[in-house]
Amino acid sequence: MTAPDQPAREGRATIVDVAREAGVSVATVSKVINGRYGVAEATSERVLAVIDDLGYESSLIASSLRRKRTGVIGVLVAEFEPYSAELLKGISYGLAGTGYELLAHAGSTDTHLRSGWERRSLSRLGRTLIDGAIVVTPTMVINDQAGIPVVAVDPHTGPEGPATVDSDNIHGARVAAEHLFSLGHQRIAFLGGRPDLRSAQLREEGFRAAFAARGLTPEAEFMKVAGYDPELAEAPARELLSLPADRRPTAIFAANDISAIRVLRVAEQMGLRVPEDLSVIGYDNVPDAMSSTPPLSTVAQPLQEMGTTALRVLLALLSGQQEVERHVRLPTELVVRASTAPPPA
Amino acid sequence: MTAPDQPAREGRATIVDVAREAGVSVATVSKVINGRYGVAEATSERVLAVIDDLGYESSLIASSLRRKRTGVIGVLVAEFEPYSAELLKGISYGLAGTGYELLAHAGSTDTHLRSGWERRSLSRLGRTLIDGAIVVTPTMVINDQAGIPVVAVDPHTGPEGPATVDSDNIHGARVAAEHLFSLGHQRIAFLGGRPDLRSAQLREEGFRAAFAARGLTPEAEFMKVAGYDPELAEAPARELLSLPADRRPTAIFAANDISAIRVLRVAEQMGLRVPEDLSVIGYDNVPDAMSSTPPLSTVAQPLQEMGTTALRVLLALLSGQQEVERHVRLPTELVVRASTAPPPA
DNA sequence: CTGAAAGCGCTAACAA
DNA sequence: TTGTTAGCGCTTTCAG
Repeated sequence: MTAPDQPAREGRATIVDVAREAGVSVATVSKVINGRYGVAEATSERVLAVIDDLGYESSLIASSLRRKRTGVIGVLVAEFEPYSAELLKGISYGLAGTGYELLAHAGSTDTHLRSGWERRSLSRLGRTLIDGAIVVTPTMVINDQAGIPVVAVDPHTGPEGPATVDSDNIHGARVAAEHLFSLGHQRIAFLGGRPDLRSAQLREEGFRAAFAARGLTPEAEFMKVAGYDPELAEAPARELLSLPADRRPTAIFAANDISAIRVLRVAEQMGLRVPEDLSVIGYDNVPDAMSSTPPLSTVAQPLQEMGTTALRVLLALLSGQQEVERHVRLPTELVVRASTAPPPA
Repeated sequence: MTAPDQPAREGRATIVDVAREAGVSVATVSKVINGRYGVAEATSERVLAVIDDLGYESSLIASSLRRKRTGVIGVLVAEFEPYSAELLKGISYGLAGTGYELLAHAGSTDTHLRSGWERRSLSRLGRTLIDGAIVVTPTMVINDQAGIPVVAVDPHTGPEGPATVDSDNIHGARVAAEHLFSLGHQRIAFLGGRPDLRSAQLREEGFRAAFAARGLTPEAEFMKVAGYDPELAEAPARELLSLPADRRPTAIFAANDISAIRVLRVAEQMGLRVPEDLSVIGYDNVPDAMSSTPPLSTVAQPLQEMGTTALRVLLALLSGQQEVERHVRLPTELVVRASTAPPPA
């Protein structure tokens, strides 16, 4: 009773403060908090009163360390860009009523380039902080790093690895290419994604399939890599558009929207009009695609639904359900806006 | 050396495994990991090799518990909806090169209705897991709960509380109302936000100011509350639009976009055309406002910039900087799209 | 230069 | 019904 009027000495009250104040042991306080049996009504009430008085909340960290189950689901991303943000919304909406909390983690951006961020995040949070994880666009195989259930969205791996949720990349890319063909384009360039990601490989495959179906092969000169990254898209876009007009592509298919939007900007800087001089189509249908100038034609992935689905699969895994659909593939859809049109005459 | 070929026994390796494998004490391993002085080059290398071999990553939880500084910044939200997602993007972009990690936390949605989620999150994560926090739209006063620096975005409090970042709500709302006036509207209804949030109060104030500037007062019957929540917007919207045509509002200003978008839907269900029969304007300019039918006129807050700014302020606080601008207000901007037009003749 | 030991805040046996 | 005692995985004095 040294200072009853100074509840939280430095910052926040701990369970020890509560115990001291209530005149019981910390174990008893813990029992009260966690609703364990074997605490007298009167004691419980007194403890609860002190807790309320002190504004005590148990430290997630400390209890996680000791417990096996934490009631927290982790969402592991490299960065919060439009793609993962949409996913996150979907996950968050699906969370209502489950009793779980959400902890979305983006590792230090300084190191996220050296792939392996997902393994690192998983190791650092797994088992102790989170009960299960949704990993967004992992670069590498996730092999039960942390001993917790994992669902990968847009995974690196095939069917062997963890549970996955993705969309039909081959079909989506093929449809995009066919859209350009049907507009009359002949010289179509491809700005590929990250070669280490399965989705990028599949989109290229779909792109090539559209050519193959017409007995064609894409020109090697038109197959570029942009790593899903606007910064990396800049140079190849500039290169493509610097070609003489009669050899320049009349359409560019970028493997994701944010790269496509950068292409739009490069084209504008180079004095090319979209879609009159150049058609551009993206992939993902992130919200930004709608507000670009001009609005971007793209292939829509049901991003929020993919998030909700990933959560559903994870919860099933978590509840030890037997019949879990471990690989869910959602459909894609062509969205035609103003960035695609017939090629210049 | 019981099982050298079975590094991670159950899930993940701990510092003890590394120590055993390297033939040193855990203290030494800890020193190596954290780059402390006083470890022989050879020892260090051996430990590093084992770490690499075992794929060891220190548990964020365990180290947080012991350390004071964790290198993690927390973003506390009630839910990941479009508003907080935009903020998060801005925060994430600003994080590059700072060396901090991001942990965004959404408390269990089951309890987030009983206000106080921010206090709870702050207590549970503060001091132990995160070095500082950005709290999005706190309902209540944040009074140094966790003893860590806090920046509130769209805060409840006035200048007395924690550092804040917001936008000019009065001005923004006033501009929205004036836009409607200038189109010729007379019967303008207001769908207010959460009465406990300062931003909602200020938007109402701005709305009234526009009337006052014209020597008018809004009709009491047209002043509704929708709590920034689409679900709560439904009933009052329906009520307003059920009035006989000559007493029905010709324009509705909803205090945030997602409520306004719901109004759009209600209007459609009731057979009213927007903007021919009814003009609707929102607030925030979340990405969704662009893709509604019709695209929503709104007042834009620079959401991502607000996120980046909040991070900047927090980092300044964290670095113990003296001259920190504790209250930053960013400008708003009217965005006219297709949901507003002159009233029916 | 290295290790033993204490302890961060909390939970979970096990005793009392 | 309650308290005592071990830890969870890690960092940090402080001896050796």
